[in-house]
Amino acid sequence: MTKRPTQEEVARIAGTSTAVVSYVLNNGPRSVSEDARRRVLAAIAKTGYRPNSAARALVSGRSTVIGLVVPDLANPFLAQLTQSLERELFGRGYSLLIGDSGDEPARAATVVETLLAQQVAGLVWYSVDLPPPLDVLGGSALPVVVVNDLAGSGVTEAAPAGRLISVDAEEYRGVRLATEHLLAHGRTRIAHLGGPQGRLNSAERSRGWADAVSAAGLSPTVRMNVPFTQEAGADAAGHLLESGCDAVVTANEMQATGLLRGLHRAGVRVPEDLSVVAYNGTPAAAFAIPSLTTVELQVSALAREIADALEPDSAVTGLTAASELVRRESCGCEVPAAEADA
Amino acid sequence: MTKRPTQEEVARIAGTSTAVVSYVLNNGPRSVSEDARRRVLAAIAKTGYRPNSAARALVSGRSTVIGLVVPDLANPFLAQLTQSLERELFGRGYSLLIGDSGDEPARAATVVETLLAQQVAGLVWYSVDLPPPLDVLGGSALPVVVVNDLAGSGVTEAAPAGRLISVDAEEYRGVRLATEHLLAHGRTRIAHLGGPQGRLNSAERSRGWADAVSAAGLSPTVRMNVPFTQEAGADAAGHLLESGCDAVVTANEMQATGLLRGLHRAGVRVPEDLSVVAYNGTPAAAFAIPSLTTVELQVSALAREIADALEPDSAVTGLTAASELVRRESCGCEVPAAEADA
DNA sequence: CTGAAAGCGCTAACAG
DNA sequence: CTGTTAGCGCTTTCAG
Repeated sequence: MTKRPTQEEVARIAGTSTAVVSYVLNNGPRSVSEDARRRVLAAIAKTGYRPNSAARALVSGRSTVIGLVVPDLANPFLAQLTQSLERELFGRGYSLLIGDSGDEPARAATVVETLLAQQVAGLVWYSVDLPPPLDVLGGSALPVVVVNDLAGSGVTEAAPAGRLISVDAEEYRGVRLATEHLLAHGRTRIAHLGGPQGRLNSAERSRGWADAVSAAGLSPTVRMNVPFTQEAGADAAGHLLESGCDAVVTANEMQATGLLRGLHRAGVRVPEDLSVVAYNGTPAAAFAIPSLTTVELQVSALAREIADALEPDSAVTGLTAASELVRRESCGCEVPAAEADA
Repeated sequence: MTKRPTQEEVARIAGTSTAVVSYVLNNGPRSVSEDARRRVLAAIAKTGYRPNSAARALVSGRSTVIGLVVPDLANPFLAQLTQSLERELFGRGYSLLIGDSGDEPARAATVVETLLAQQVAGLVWYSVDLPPPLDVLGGSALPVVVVNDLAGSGVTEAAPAGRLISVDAEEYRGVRLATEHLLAHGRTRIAHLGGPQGRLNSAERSRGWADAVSAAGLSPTVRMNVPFTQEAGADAAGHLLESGCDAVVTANEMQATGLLRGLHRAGVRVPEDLSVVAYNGTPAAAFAIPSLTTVELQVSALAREIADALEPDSAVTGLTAASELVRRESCGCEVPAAEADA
């Protein structure tokens, strides 16, 4: 039941004042003699002292905690993003507080409020439809990263108190890329399994599909709007097949793996009878049956850039997240056996 | 750039003292007249006041943040657990700080230290091999939930300063259950795809398999120890097939879906030629091809119990997490088409 | 280069 | 029932 050592104890042992301990700890704002620094460090080691971040946050008004709000932590893509961010942030001395908005505006607002009450030093908001509740952010001048900032969301124009970093995930481009790949495979009746109706998120992705199809001189085939779940993907198989399409671009990986399952049950061969490409793939796509061709976001790189942008001295206001097409079996690409599971 | 309102402002507007505001906020420890309470509440609403949790944590020595340490956030099972815990905790006014130990002791220690520095009110530790670094916990008298406490880990006996809540996930029983189900299907050469060698985690699961096989009067077939990844599962297919087994019990779902992929490539039919059951399944198992029979932990219930146990006034010291066998296609159970994707 | 001291916003005695 | 007040541990002026 020993109390944790405080700065004062460290100072006493080091034969100095708490101010000096603080200077050593933070490398400033004043400089410290080599001798004093050594004594302080020794005292810290001896006592096992660790700064109390609550006290630090209170006095400085800034914590070392970053808040992350995602719509669904169980979604592998978002779990991966969360993991990458956690890794990156921990390496820089920050911790990650997570909030699952459940894709509901009301809950999202509560979550943001809760995170703000924790004095987070920054916020990462994965946007599905709504911009982050900037009103809740009030005057807090903290950096907010809006991943997947949506055209027309008006976020960028909102001119909030804090620094706003907009991450363009190029969803339009990503889905378009996927669609064009199917076109390159000679598919002409490309359907689209899109996300929930009315979501800017979904709309953006769907637009990529529609434009690619039009640009190829084809007329859009069927388009469905369903939740971002495996179940919805599986259920969509029937309708998609009736439409007579020869390929499907899905708005996320969960829909695609669900669809693969639905097609399998219907006895449809992929990619022979129908080819499939998913947007926002994860490494798990390599293990789908057949392995799933996806457009994959470069998550680690993005996490690093986000962490950079969150640093207090950063002046970054915008980022573009790179995606790339990962060719596997479901689109019809021949995949050498050796690379199939890579 | 407006500063956030403080308790003092609220008190001023309500025409009372900060103490009364505090009493209203915390429902105690003193009672407040109905009239004063109303005025305080009005002032809070008017100013949009939110308590500063850093200050609260500092003075009370207790925050409303719970720390969670898992070995791999990208693992769907753990992502699901994280999500459930987040949901449960948020509903009670707590936030969740996550730490990904990457299954490395060194990193785990750092993560725990970081979380403790944040003055977490409790810790949830998902144990793979090592017990949580109790030494790091020092004298902090905070509740620590060890999910999947491992027999012989010595955690329970460590008598730490805080309250220790041991969650028995019954891994032995779960894997045994899975194995017995395969036995019930008439399989006699049941192999085991286990987790990394030397992990208590893996050992416990493997023991369940070995005992079930022995109890049936059969001699254990092959057993492999590989990482908890899809890739490892896929790579194991060849060796498993050579062993001539007619069924496989895997130690987690990722290994199983990887294995399914490997078997598919090898042209092996599941469950006809080989049946498969996985431990620690998630809802995603329903969408594997074939759908995967698993032993599934009742995550939501567990999350609720963990949250209960974490409450400061709880006296719980142990929990048992219930698992159940979820029959799907991969084991050989006939699954009515209508329920196949349920 | 260093020490003393003033708070950060809040809780919880302690007096009324 | 309510106001006053003493810190919680730390950062950072402001004097030395």
